Amino acid sequence: MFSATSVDLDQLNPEQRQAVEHVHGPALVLAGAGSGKTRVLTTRIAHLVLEHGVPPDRILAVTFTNKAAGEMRERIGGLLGGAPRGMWVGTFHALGARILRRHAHRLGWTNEFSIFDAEQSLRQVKRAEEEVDIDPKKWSPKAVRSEMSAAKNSLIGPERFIRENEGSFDLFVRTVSRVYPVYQSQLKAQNAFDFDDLLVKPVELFNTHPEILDGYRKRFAFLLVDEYQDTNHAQFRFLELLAEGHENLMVVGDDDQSIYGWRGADIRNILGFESTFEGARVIRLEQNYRSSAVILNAANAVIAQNRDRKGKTLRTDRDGGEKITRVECFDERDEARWIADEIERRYEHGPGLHNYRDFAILYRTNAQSRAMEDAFRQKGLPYQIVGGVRFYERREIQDVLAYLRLISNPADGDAFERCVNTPKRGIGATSVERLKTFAAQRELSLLEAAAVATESSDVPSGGARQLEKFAELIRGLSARAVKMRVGDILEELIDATDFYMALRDEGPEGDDRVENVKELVAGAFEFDVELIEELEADDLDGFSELDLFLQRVALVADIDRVDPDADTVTFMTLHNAKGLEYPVVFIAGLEDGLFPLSRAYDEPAEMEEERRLFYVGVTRAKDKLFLTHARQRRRAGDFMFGRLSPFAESVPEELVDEIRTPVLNASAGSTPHRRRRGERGRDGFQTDGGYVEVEEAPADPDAPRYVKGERVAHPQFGSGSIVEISGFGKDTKVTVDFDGVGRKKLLIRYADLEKDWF
DNA sequence: CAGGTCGGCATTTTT
DNA sequence: TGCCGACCTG
Repeated sequence: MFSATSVDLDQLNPEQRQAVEHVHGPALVLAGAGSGKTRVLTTRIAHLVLEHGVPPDRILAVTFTNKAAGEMRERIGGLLGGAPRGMWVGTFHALGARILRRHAHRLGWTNEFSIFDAEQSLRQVKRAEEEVDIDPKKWSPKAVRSEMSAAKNSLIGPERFIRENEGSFDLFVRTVSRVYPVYQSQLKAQNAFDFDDLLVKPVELFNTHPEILDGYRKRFAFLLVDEYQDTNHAQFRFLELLAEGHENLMVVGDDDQSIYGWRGADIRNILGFESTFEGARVIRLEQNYRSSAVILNAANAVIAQNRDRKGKTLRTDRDGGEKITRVECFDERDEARWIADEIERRYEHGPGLHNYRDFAILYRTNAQSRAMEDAFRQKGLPYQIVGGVRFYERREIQDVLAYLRLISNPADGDAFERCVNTPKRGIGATSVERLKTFAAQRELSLLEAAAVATESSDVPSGGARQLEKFAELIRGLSARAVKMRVGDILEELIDATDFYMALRDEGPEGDDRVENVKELVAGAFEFDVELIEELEADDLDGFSELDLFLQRVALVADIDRVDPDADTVTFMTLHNAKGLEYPVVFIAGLEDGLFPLSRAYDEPAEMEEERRLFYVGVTRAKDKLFLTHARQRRRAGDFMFGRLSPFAESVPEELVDEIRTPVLNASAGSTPHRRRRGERGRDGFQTDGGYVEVEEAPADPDAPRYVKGERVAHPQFGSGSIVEISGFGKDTKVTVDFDGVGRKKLLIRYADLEKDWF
């Protein structure tokens, strides 16, 4: 069956070998950065299959990204000498979707369900608010959504949420109580799940249908989970249910790399694993095979400052290495240009042989990619950006996808509203509004109502005829979609709607948009092929290719789209860099307030998470690390001035060389707040020399610092407590919940706030 | 109904 | 600074 008959364990160190040879019962592998955990996971699976005769289809492995899932499958295939057919590998979301496809009808959905991404779900929250007469301007759908999401991640459904907050005086929570159940039932009416549901609903399914749970328990005799430190409560519960009985659960993670607390990841899952799963074996991988001693020592020193950790120290056999270079820059453009120059220098002259793909630039916020992009484009250096404006979130892509969603799932009202008048076909807002009322009266979906729109006396007759034509178009495609390749469906609908023409009519960017859609079509044709390679016939379970395509599209992450073969420099956020490694790494924007973000100062736990994020960044580097920071940075049209980040300062001095960019060295005295000609600062004035001298240095370090939860008093609104703090420096804003008055968002420098101790 | 303009607003990280 | 949404006009 497999061309390999055994697994070679000679290359493993003793701890790795222990993990690989572990068979039954719970195990926690604490795997430091670069300690070869992917190798351990893949080798263990091959070992289970070859040495213990476990059929691959009895194994379930959870990875953090789809890309990691693909790589894992491939590597196991290599070790076995044949594809591990029937093994389930994927992200929690993808696995959840796969389970739901098979049993959706048990929960009242059908298996053509749509998956609402963040944007769609946000629109839905807005509709839900309107449904219960809540003003979206007063209660931002974003905030409501994030509260609901937090509840879902903790497996708190609408009923429990309402029950737990009954009688609460917090208006916000009461608002969410009203919206949550409506939002949820509107999703169901549209046969849709949001991202969180993909984790929550499988758990619900297991709880309400023990026989289904039992089936999966029996099927999956071995469970493996990567990046366990980033799991939330729903994911924990999912695993716990599946593992019950055999408890053959191996989790691999690193508490020092937990960086998703803000989206519900619960670090207690990993810290408390041993007490949850009694008798769990704990294996620590502390030998690092990635980084130079210099880089590793820096990383160890940085993370040692965190209190809330299990504690470990990474070792390496490599000694020495190039020192870390800390670069002081004038502003973000100087920073970007300097990095581009440095990469060019190293690419051309070494040391060592380099390709562009050996370099990565990491930053805290996506907005920082812009300056980098400008600099690289100017120099003509090849780069790819992970994240930012996502491909699948582009307007034209979303428009086309809305058609596909509607074709696949006719109940999808969000998709209907999106494409009913795209391209423009004379169905305006009034027609759609009236159609909605009509649909509600007859208890029809929007698409069903559209098909008989002329029967309504309220829908304007011109619009009604167009609506019927539109419904006919969708119906025609729907009927044949099951038998068609996704690429062909796309081509047909693009043709039928004159989609490209409509885009070109939009003007100069129209051509780019056409190119993007063409890329989507090409991707669809490729998908047909991949599907056959990756999934076996029995795993398709009779789902249409269209459903699976839409599922894939909804769940691809930016990082899944990076082309590892392209010889380009990679730009990405530190979050996206997790799990990757590069010979040369630049961490940019190391200024206090940007990294760590100023808001982290409110909460020690948040500060520790920022530090872990920095640790993740440092440990991505194999041979050479640069830390860059700018004296001033333009952010949202304003200047901000940052001191050096405390993170950069926490790297032991003897490991660091400090330099300044030529721009700074040239301006001899290098006054910190001098700007060049033409760059007007708002606190500056024009001098004879053509320079702008800054009068006032930025944030006043002695300004009172406000903390979340603190009580304050305002001359007009009276007393209240701070619920949120945003922005920084001059633009620091606070949201205060004033007693009896409600929430107000205020700019601190104007608000005239006083601390109120009573 | 469609297209344009103006003002307000936010701006952390993502499956 | 740039985007989105609301509003106004043709």
